[in-house]
Amino acid sequence: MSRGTVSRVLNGGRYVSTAALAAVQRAVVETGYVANSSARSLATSRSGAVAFVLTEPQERLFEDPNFHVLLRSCTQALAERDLVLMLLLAGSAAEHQRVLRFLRGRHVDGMLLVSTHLGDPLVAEASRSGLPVVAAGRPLGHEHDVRSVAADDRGGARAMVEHLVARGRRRVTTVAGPQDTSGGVERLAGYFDVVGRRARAVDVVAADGWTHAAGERAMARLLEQVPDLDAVFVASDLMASGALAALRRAGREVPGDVAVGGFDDSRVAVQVDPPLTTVRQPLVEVGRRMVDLLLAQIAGEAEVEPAVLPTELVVRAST
Amino acid sequence: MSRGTVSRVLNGGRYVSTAALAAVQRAVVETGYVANSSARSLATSRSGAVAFVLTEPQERLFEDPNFHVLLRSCTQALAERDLVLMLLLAGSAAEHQRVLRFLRGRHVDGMLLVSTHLGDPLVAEASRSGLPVVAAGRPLGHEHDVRSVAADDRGGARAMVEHLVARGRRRVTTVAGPQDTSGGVERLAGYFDVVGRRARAVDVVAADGWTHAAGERAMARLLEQVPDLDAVFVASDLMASGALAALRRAGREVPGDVAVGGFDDSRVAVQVDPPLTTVRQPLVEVGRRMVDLLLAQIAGEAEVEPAVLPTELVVRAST
DNA sequence: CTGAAAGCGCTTACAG
DNA sequence: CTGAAAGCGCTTACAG
Repeated sequence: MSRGTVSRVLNGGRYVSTAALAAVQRAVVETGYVANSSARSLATSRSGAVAFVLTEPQERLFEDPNFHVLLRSCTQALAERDLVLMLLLAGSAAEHQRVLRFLRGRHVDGMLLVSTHLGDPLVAEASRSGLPVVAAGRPLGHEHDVRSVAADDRGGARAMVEHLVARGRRRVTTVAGPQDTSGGVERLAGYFDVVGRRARAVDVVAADGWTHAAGERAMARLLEQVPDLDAVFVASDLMASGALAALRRAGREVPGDVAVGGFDDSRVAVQVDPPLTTVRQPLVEVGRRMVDLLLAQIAGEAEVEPAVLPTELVVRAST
Repeated sequence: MSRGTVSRVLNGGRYVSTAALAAVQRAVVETGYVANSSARSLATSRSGAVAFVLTEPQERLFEDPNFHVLLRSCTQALAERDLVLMLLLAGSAAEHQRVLRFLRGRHVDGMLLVSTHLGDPLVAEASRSGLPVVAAGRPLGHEHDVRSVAADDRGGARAMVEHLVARGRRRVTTVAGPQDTSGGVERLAGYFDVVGRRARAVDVVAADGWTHAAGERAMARLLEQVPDLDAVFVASDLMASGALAALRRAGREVPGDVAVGGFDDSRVAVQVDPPLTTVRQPLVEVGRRMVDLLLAQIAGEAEVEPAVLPTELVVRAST
């Protein structure tokens, strides 16, 4: 039996007689044969791998549970299609170069871009490279070059701020996320959607990172600027856990003195005291959709609209 | 100029004249040439990739910061050697099969095994496969087949329990980790090293997972069994955060009524209230060493002793 | 349906 | 030092 026939069986069994098919399948099971992946890649010019590129300084990967949910969700969605995920870190300039060389070496069939920042050169280069790319969250400045999947950040933020107002809070402030990310920008826009003309500059502090520590710092500053605040919408649960620490240190009761709303519904939301009212972001679904869009693009399907997935308000004890 | 010469330049520049070397290097820069990785892999029978295999049900990857530190550390150490990390999940039986097929397809040059459990069939199969393997933590039941890197769990636990005793605590109990993992077993052994003959069965509760929730449940049980306990060593920071929640619910002050010691010195240790006294585990170093050992094994170096890295007691407000 | 053959893009002894 | 050639292990038109 020829190599060709075996190969045809392994690749779907088209144009193979039932007898040959059965014989090959038996032999495969008996010998435990598995095709060499490099040879297959070379012949098909498909690597069977997808890059998961994290363009973020160290700090955040260590801290933010959101990344891990996304990472797992993408890994799993890819595995279901017999694809594998390669984890690439692109925090520093050197790592950056490595990533680019990697893409040029056709090491992967596509690229999942996570946590892009305004002005991030990797986004432009990825889009220029012609390699299929899908970003998590709209890549600021490249909204039209790069396909993306995101939660409805703005709508979610709006729901949260409306909730705080409905609870009878008078001075609703916000700890915004870094404004060089679409999540940071959109969630702040949602805040303004509700607060509207009443908004005062001092009611808003943008954190200098998505971390617990940055949330704590921003909250401390907000308390200085607006000592009589009675509510704060914090743009992520992790930052909100920092805000809770700052409030506790300032002797403010939550939710008695200050209502605190988060965003993400990540596991930290239920690990802090009191558990956070937050906005659920369907991150597992985001990961799956990213993989769907990427595969469609790899398969040659043209234009795909950016996907925006709905969020949901989750009320707990902090508001 | 022949393909062979170019290839020689790209692979170290041995046996190439200075002129040819310079010419090729210039051309490479100008054209942005990068060797096709599949072709190279096929020729060298090296994939340039290493599998990071997580044999753990979903829950834990989502929760435990330790994994992410290890994941990042390994990714980075590999990248420095121009290797890439493939993330494989092997929680379910189906994923399991996929991983094995993957290894047989020579998709990777080696395997980093994380979070192995007693009786985990993947460990045996990995060891049998002949592929270079390094495990994080001693793989129970395969201590001699599989190379490993671990922190000094037992010594660290001992230091913590000694610390609790030195603080004048009379009834030092422990929430142990699951006893099908080496970390769980070793840390409990360290507890017994100190408590020795005074140990009572009711003073020990093994959690049914390394999670916040499992820690909370175990602590609640411990409080029922030993209402007058005044100290508890919890085998991980994440579980300790759950224990703090249980203690708070039971109206016990920490450290006033009960001293709480954790293990890991992960970021949750400083995010909880009060910040945890804990045992620092050099996880970044563990990741680096795993990669070192794996590369040595890939390079054909024989027997390597299991590495055990020192831990350090970190005293904070919880004891 | 099946086999022989070309080709995927590299690396690496082998002569020279 | 350098080029020609074989070979890595697959897939896939192409005849038959």
